Parts: sequence; C-alpha cells; structure tokens
Amino acid sequence: MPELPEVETIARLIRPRLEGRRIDGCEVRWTRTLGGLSKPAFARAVVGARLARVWRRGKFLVADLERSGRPEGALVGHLRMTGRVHVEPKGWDPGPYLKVRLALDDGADLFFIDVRKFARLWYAAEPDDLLGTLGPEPLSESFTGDWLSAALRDRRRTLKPLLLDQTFVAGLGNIYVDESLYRAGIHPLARSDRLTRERAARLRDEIRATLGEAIEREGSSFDVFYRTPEGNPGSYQDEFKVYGREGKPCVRCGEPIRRIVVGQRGTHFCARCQRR
DNA sequence: ATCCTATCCTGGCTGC
DNA sequence: TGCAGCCAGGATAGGA
Repeated sequence: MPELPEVETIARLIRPRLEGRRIDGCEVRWTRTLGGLSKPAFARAVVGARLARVWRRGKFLVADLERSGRPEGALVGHLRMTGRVHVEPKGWDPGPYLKVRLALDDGADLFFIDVRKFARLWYAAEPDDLLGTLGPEPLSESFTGDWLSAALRDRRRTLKPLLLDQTFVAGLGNIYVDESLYRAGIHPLARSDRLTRERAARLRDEIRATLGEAIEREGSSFDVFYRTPEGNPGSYQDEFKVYGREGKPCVRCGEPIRRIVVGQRGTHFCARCQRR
C-alpha cells in the first residue's frame, strides 16, 4: 500500500516528466475519483493550466498549477490502497481501471489508475484545505525526539493507532509503523503517554531510518498493486522484519512473530523483543 | 478525548 | 473445479 516511501518514490519519478508541462485535455472515467467536483468543473480547472512544482506531503501527491505564470490552485492525489500513477506516451494501454487521464503538451499522458476506486485526484483551489490538518513530516527537521516525546505524552492513546493518525504524524501506514515499532523495541499496544523520552527518541530515529531505507529501495511491492510510475516494483519488502511474517522466526531472537488486530489493523510484532 | 464500527471497493485467497 | 464468503487496508463519519 502506498505510504510515505512509495509516494515519495512516485513523486521523484514523475517530477521531471511533469514539471513545466501544460495540461491540454482530460478524460474522466469515474467521477467519484474527483472527490466531489463534476467532470466539467474539473476540466475547466485543470485544462490549460501548467504543472509547476511536483511534491509530496504525507501520502498526498501535489502538483501546483499555474496560469499565465501565476499560482492557480493544485492537483492533489491520494492513492489510498490501490491507486497508481503513470506518465506514458499517448496510446499506452492503462488497462480496465483507468480513472482519469490528463493529456500533456509534450504528447505524454498522465494516467491515474485505481482498482478499488478509493483513490482521489482533487483539483484544490486552496490545497491547504486538504493538507492543513496533517501532522509533521517525519523526515523533516521539526520531527525531533523531543517533539515526539512531548507529543506522545500530550495524548493518551494506544501507540500504534496514534502513529497511523495522519494528523499526528503524516505519511506512516500499517507497514512502516509495524516495522518501526519492531526496530525500536516498542510494543504496538504501549500507551503513548508512558514512553520515556529515551524510548520516544529511539522511536523517532527508527521511524526515520525505516522510511529512509524504504525510499532508497523505491518502496515495497508485496502484491500486484504498488509499482513505480515506470512499472517497476520496489524492493523494501525483502527487508520486512515483522510485516507479513506471522509465525516466522524473529530475525533477532527466533521467537515466532505474532499477529494481532489493533484498531482494525493487522499488527505484527515480536512478543520477546517488543515487551509491553 | 478516545475508541469502535461501518463504509467505500475489488481481487485474491480459503474452505467446503 | 466452482463458488460463496472473508480479508486486506487509508481515511472518514457517526455513535458509544
């Protein structure tokens, strides 16, 4: 599932192919993908606009739009679980799950594809309406051990669901939370306000290390869904220590990895290395 | 304030 | 082999 490392990989790969391009046309196959805007309203908003900066915020992909050199809203995408983005030559076959196609002025097409119809591609006049509630970027300077320690203590939440809460920290999903907690030696059911400063700082370090290594590997591809915009799978799934490893031995201590459900999410951990 | 459930969707897997 | 039913997961809404 696309989490921060996958979205970052996508942003990096499509950036050089999108920045500076003008949108010459659009085709919408599934209106709900637009998140409330009608097809004509969406077309009016994006056709003729130029894609300026392409960037990522949490799990959102953002392309700032310009008209006559002036900022004019943004395209904001969220892939949810099965969304994909491709930039391909005109005529490329996107398969049966194409939701939106944008024709670019260099002859390429931007394809927004999704099997399950949860993904969204918004036109936002004010992108902050979508991005404004997000918590800090875990790879940014502001995500420090002290900040995390204080923020965890401010809440009284079960740790794992809190880390999945995008208003708390932006970009973490089920996989990287499980992997980060394992690496930090912290139980997913730990109470957020009971972590010592030292353990919070360790968690901060392991979150950043996990995300950084996953970005280096171009994300994780353990099912048919996530592929880079070039169609290649990432390889970080080979590094998973707990996610999807139920019953297999912990690489550190040999204890079988356990799977429980926390906040409706499959949760993988080592009961010996991650004590309560 | 926090937690829980249902919803949105479909392909793929399990079990009969 | 066929098929019904369940599961996965990101985000959100509504209720406890």
